[in-house]
Amino acid sequence: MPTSRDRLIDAAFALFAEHGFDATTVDDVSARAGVGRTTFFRTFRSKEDVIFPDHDAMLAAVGDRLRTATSATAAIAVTEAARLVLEHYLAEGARAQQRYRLTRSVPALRNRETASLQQYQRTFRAFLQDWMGSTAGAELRAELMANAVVTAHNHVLRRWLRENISAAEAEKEFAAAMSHVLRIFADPAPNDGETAVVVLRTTRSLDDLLPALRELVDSPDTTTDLRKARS
Amino acid sequence: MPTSRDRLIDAAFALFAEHGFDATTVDDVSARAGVGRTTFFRTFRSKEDVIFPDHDAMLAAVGDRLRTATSATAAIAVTEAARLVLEHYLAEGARAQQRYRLTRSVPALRNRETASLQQYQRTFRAFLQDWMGSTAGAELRAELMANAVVTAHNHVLRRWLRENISAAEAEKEFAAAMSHVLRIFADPAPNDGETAVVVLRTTRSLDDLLPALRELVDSPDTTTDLRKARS
DNA sequence: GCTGTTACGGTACTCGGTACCATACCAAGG
DNA sequence: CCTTGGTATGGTACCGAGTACCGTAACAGC
Repeated sequence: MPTSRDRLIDAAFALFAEHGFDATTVDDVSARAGVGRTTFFRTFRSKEDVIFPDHDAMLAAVGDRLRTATSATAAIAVTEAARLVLEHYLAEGARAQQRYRLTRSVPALRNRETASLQQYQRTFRAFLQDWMGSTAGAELRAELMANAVVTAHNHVLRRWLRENISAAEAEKEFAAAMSHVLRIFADPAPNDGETAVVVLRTTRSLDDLLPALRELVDSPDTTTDLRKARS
Repeated sequence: MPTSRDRLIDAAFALFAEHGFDATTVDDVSARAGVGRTTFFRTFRSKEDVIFPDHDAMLAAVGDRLRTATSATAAIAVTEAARLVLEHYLAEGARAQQRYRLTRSVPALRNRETASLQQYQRTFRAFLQDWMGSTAGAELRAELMANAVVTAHNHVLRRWLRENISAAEAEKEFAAAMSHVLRIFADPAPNDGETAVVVLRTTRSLDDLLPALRELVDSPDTTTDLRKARS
């Protein structure tokens, strides 16, 4: 016999799909699961929580994965931590898609999910802040990157949930999206001896720009930006 | 005599500060405002909403500002739309800080606020998607940028709410943060006749890279990325 | 057989939120 | 002046989520 927790989850998904979230009471779910109402609220903090039964575990898993990394292995750790969540959803299959249908149509559930995303972002941000140090603007960069990681993950996940792509394609798109994010937030400050990062966008030809480029590359100030090369 | 709406807002902020959000009932707020409970729920959709009385108006203002722009003026429009929100909070003064204290300590209010942020993100994303077109990956880039704009705004706003910085400093940091975000998401795909965007990070010298650079610039495929220049 | 722990069910209560009805006010028009 | 209709308001009744508390059955170890 499955645990009362599992029976509650099954009952909830079945009833929410059949009659809708709002039209289903906690009493209905409890009755269908064959348990008392008290047991429901002992098992789940709220009626919404029963839809996200593995959230706490996933959040902890992400934290655990990130904890094993240092600033040197940050990029891999962030990618794998996010992949952990993706793989979990892919493994859930139809249930994840049913949840998606619910979160799209019921405002209360949508808000609940964005609250979950916020928790993921907080987790990523805490580690990224730690790894990025406390230089000026590092906090903002860490927050932006944490946000981007979660957003990229969710973007790909939603494409799978909408059945735009297969699970295999989702994994490929996830890898591409994550490497895109990592490239965007790659530390732009080169170390000693490296050529400076140069970003160009101009109608002038390359030959035309070469003198300014040489000056930039040879300059000790590696943070000089495009605008200084314009004059 | 102020409108019942204003009296309800004042009463709510006062009572929430005095007894806390959870310990204050809607009846308490209504009684203090001298109106009936029915009027409260006619004026605000929920008990939480009374804390964010201007949210709908701000969201509409952001949408209006973005609607006046085209893809050519997108950068300015996005910055100014976000600045609209920042200025509103700065003008609110102490009330904004009181709200911040509440959202930090009451989970229900925190979630409510993240839901508001999500709405801002949706608004920005819709316009950015429109402006960025439907090329591969544009949807992801639009979503990343929309979220980055909101995150950057909120990062600076929180620094002011925590009284880390003054209002004048907040406006300066906001400008810096927004230009940082815009630089990160600057369109890397040049239009016809422009030299391609080039991003370099290497230990090789510029002379060493020049042949590959020329090839990139002359190539009709303007999306060719750095890795292709490596071989 | 006794006892402490754990899981569970039932009851009663608070309070947010909705539906519905009644009323007071006010403006337009006859 | 009276009527009519819209608008803002208050009151009452109700639903259902969430909490507090109590009682009890199952089950472990001693």
